[in-house]
Amino acid sequence: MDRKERSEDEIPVPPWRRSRRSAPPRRQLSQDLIVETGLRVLDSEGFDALSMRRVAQALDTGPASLYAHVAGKEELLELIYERVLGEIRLPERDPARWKEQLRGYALELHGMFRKHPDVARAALASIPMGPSSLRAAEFTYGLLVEAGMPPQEASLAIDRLSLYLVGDAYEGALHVARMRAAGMRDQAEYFESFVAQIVSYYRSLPMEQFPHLANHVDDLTAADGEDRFHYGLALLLDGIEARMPKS
Amino acid sequence: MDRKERSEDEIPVPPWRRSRRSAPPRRQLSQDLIVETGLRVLDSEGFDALSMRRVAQALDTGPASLYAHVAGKEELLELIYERVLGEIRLPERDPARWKEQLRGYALELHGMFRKHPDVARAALASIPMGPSSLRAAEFTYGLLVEAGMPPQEASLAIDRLSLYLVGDAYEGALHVARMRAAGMRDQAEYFESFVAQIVSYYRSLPMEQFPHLANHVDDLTAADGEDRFHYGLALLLDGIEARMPKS
DNA sequence: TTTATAGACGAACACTGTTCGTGTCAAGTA
DNA sequence: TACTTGACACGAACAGTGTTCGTCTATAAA
Repeated sequence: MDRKERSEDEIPVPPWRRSRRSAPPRRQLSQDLIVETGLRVLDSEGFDALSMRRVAQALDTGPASLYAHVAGKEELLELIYERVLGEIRLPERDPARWKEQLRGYALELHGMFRKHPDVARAALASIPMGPSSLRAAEFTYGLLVEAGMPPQEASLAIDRLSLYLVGDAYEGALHVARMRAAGMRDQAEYFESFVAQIVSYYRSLPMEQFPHLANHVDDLTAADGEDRFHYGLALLLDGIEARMPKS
Repeated sequence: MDRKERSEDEIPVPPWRRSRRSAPPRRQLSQDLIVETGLRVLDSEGFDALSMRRVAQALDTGPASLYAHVAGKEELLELIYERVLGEIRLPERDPARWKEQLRGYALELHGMFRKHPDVARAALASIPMGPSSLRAAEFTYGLLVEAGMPPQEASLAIDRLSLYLVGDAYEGALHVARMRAAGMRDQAEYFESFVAQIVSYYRSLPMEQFPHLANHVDDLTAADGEDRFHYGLALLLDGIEARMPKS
């Protein structure tokens, strides 16, 4: 079951033994291997390219083989999300610095989504409750409760913050997908052409019908995704702070 | 290429002309009809059931026939979103009451998403820029600008609010989809069973590892989707208000 | 050595979005 | 009235999808 892959210092099997005939007698699949492969496909080819067949192909087998280790595509996506969620680092909880730590958590998650953009599409398509999700929930929720926020309100606040983080990442992933579909490789190049497109479109709008949009085209396209993310994050954190008792 | 759509003041064909006899000598497809049918399918059978074939079937034709009026599925989804966005009512702008009016807009959109839950999945899957989207953007953006917010910041605020509204609706739509997949019809019944599932799971968690989650199970599941929506909305609006100059 | 079983896998099913080529009808022109 | 033209409905097909079934085999247990 847990036969190791051939490590480099192992003596290779002589090619004349069991060569030709039954070359790969049995592949050894595992859930971890499948999840890892799925994540690799997701990162390199995007969400739309992630299919059971594609994963199986990368493992040099057929799609049916995966179903012994994974219930289906939905579970695979959840497992991939759990997998990357496990990567994020959480500090020791310090309720006195709840705002700073909550922002730190948000930035950590945001950074993860920048490394694995299409995971956001997997994340929003499911309701994950694996160990990594629980770990994150315990951290964030506990932070607010220990800082003195009423438990019910802390639940609401964390729920909203989580929705924002995933939602923002999802939006980013959509742009990555569009970039990929347009055959571009460089993110900056894509962003530039996208903005240019919007600018020219907004400029062509009838001034009397859309005065504000037409007049402030440059203001509307000034901020990039990162700016937008930080603004929304600050909005939420400040709102939470304003509701924190006896701050 | 730039054939105009039928304007409303055009005289309709009298119903007694070409009546009875050759009832459908030729199916009378049109983009509007396709979009309307797509919306009906979306509402009655859900996002996952919406396929070009399904829409074509509802129109008693084959899938290929749709492509003369619609570029593809993606465009169809955008058109459906635009269609329902056109339904929402916007009041006369009154910058002095910007917060109230912005909340009103949010509630209007929220109500629309409750009527057409799966449209949220179509909305988040695209970057809509049709006339209805522009109308909404002009209203909300103009509201903040006229209320005195710097244009660039108003752009950020509206962008974040929009993301929140669609994101929340998307989450709701996922639950509707799960309900449908479970064969349930009643939303309350589904919500109840879903909460019960979470509660029993959280109760089974190791207390020493997840003390907060395990201890506050009831607090975590107290609020329903509507509560959560309003809390997040208040969070954002308050945050925006705090940034409004000389408020 | 025999048996039992976990799991790899080929083939197939019922779908999907989309394209091509054909056919046919309605309007415009001579 | 006869002819041309062009829009468009549509059958068939292609390449892909997630998933299931049944078989077959290689390893572990007896």
